[in-house]
Amino acid sequence: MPKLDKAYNASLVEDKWYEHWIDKNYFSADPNSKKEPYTIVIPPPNVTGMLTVGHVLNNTIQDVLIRKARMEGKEACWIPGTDHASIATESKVVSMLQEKGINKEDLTREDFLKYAWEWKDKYGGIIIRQLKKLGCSCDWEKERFTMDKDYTKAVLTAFVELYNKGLIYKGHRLVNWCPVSKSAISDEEVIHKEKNGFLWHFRYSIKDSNDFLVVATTRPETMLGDTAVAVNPNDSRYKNLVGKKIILPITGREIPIIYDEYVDPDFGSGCVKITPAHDPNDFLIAEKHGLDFINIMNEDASLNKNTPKAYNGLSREEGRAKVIKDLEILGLLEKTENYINKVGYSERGNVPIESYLSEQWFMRMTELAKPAIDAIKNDKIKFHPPHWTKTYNHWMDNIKDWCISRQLWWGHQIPVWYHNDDKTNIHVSIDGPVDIENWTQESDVLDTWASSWLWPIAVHSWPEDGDSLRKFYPTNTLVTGPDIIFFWVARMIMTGYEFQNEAPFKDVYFTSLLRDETGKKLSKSLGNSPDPFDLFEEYGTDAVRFGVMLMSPQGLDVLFSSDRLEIGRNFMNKLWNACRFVDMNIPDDWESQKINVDIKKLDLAEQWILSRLSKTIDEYNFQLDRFHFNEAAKVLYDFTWNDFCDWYVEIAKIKFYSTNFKSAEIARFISVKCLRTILGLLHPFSPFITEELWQHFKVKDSGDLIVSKWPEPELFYDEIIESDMSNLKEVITAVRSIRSRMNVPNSKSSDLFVRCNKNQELFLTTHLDLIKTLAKTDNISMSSTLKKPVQSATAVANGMELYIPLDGLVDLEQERLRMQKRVFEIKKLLGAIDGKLSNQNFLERAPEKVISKEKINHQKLSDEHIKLMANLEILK
RNA sequence: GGGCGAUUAGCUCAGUUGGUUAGAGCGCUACGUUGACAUCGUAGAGGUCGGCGGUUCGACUCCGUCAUCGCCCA
Repeated sequence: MPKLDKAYNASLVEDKWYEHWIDKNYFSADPNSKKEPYTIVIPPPNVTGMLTVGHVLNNTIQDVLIRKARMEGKEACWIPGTDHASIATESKVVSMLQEKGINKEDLTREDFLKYAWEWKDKYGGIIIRQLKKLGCSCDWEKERFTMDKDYTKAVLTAFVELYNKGLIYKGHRLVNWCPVSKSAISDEEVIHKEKNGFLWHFRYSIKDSNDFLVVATTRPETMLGDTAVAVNPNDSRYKNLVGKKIILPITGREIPIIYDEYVDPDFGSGCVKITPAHDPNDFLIAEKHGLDFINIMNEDASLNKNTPKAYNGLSREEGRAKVIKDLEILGLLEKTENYINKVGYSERGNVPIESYLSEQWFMRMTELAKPAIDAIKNDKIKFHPPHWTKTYNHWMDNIKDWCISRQLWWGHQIPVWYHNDDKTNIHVSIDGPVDIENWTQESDVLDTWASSWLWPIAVHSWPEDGDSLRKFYPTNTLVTGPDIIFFWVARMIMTGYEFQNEAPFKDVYFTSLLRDETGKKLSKSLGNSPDPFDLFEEYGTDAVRFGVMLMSPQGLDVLFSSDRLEIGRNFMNKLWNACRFVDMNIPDDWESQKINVDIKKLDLAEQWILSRLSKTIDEYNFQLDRFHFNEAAKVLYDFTWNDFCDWYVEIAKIKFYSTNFKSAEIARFISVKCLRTILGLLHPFSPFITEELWQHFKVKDSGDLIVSKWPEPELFYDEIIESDMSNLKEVITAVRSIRSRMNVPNSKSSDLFVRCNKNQELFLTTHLDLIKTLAKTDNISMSSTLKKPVQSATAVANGMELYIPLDGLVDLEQERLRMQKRVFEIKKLLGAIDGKLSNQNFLERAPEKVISKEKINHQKLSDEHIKLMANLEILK
């Protein structure tokens, strides 16, 4: 094996390994395997989607879980796929056609779908290729699309079953209407935005009277569809209007004045215009009072024939302007106020929605929601972080019927047929009636979420009861954004129980929302999302994966900045070089199995690094098990950099360069052992670089890292070892600190005098070579009666007084100030401990462990205090 | 209007069930290219953990309240 290059070149190795993994079939999951399954279904991105930094986060997390499970010996199954995303895709295809000068209205359904499929074939799957670039170890043979033949069958089966159970019905209702897509949309697809607008006050004349009422509205154009004016029955101003009528201006229609508690007397004038066909609240009032419903709009929200002729065909904006102008001319515009109102926007059309009366298909949700509510209550499904259960419960407890029909073409056409002779005669089935020529199929398609809500079961060709479904359902973990908790997560739980009688997953991990440095959500439309490919190019894919994971805490938003990816890049560089260094010090034919190592006989540094290694594995697993990926990354980063590189590798150098062959062999053995573990643990986060490095360190003729065994802790903690090592480090750091303070150049060594007891002397003597090398000292003298050399700098470390003679270099005044500062600190700390130890309540109630810890600490600090005072005395 | 979350070093953030001399990265200061790494090393400065009150022997951590910011739902 050739030695490692000086710097890691990500672009050279990434594709190589991905192809290798695919060739070896490592990603494919076998439904007939005896291994315990571990399954994830990908949140299927829009078929025409592009990879965003959000996807990088989301899919890296899934890959981490899957790769870890695979290494743990489970049958790891990650099912990928894409979503047809009905309305989102259709609106893209429509604008694409518009650019070509083609109007959707001029096309037949078949022609339009041909364009849509062409478009899907052309742009679809971009994101799939991008996910491969990211390194995702999905089972690509199981890739699904929500409009695949099998998948469609599942969607239609669900519809038919629910219809037959009476859970789906057709109704003439007020729905959220998107005038751009000319389709109904669900409540969840309406985005409420605050807008600066106006509140117009109009005068409505009372019939047979010279009086008028003043109504206030933010939507003047809807007055053309008013069918009443309402006041609060308790409003004394309007007590005498019972039975009176209003002459509605412009239209001249007569409409009643009605009384209803709903009206807020403090809003505006206390009179409210009622437009039942265009406002959900007014709709309810109208039903209650038996008012007329006048629809004044066409499907594109222009004004229709139910408005006066002069208004026909005007857009709602033009209509509004004309109403205001006409009323002003009539002298009926009382005043105009500035007003901030909340306007519902269509998520996809990005224009204000209309409340619009139409015939739609609805799903009754209350029954479906019940088992899904229980699943969360009984911890059958756990949310991470758990606080999302509150949001979930709130929505579920107030769940409303779901409008599932869309007046679109791209999607699953609703499997309902109307008899040509009698429209009320309907047929509901997957394949349609036998005499299909006498029937016409419902033209609406289903809401896209009414297909993706079946994802965990439909990817296995449900309703077929195959091996795949049995082995890989339910899944283990769902990783998704909290923004689709209602759209998708809740509804998948419902279908899981409805069709499989089982929760679709055990854990749901909600990812962080990524924002830019100013706090805006990263999105393509805002143009503030960097292209992940540029990032891969600049930092390396592994570095991006690691960096993004490190900066994303569980349950909080992330202020993303590509600068922060440098941490990842630097870490990869550090790892690479640590490996390179160890590699350089390993002979070509060296094999770790040939070294006999008795762990009990290792020296302090070696036992220490193994102890730290074991602890790291434990802590790392702990953090991953609780889905704290950022902390897991941190644990590994800290061990690798601070323990292994900064200390162990520096110590190993001493051994590599010594003439003691045996000790060099052990150092090689320990270094390789650490590196193998680090590479294994890091592999799920950064698969490419670790696989590349693994080839240099793996046991000869053993397999690839991706399928190697997950590192296990060896229960090798040793408190005494850890504390001894920390004492040794403290001495070394104290000497370094003195040297740095006194500006001793690194190339120059110093002498060291230590006043210490016999045990400490023995301890230091054992580790003399370490201290000499790591602290740059030559002659070390130790004794309990040692006198401080004149012109020397002082430090107290672990009860030992360290002196470094520095002729003419020591600024006595500065040294004194430094020591006094420390004395002051110690006094403060001792004061706090004295306070506790003299508190009877503390002594009685605090656990013994805490008390003894305080006492030991007190002892240590007092000792340091005494020594500092003595040394200060000498300086005087 | 209802709900959820956040507030810790100049910046961006960690901080398991209440007990640490409160941590990291970046930035900053000083020194340093000794053959893994300047995408680096060594040493250092920097915080009364948003305010007030409470529970407790003990609060960054638990409770209440207020303030500011963000999100969701009506």
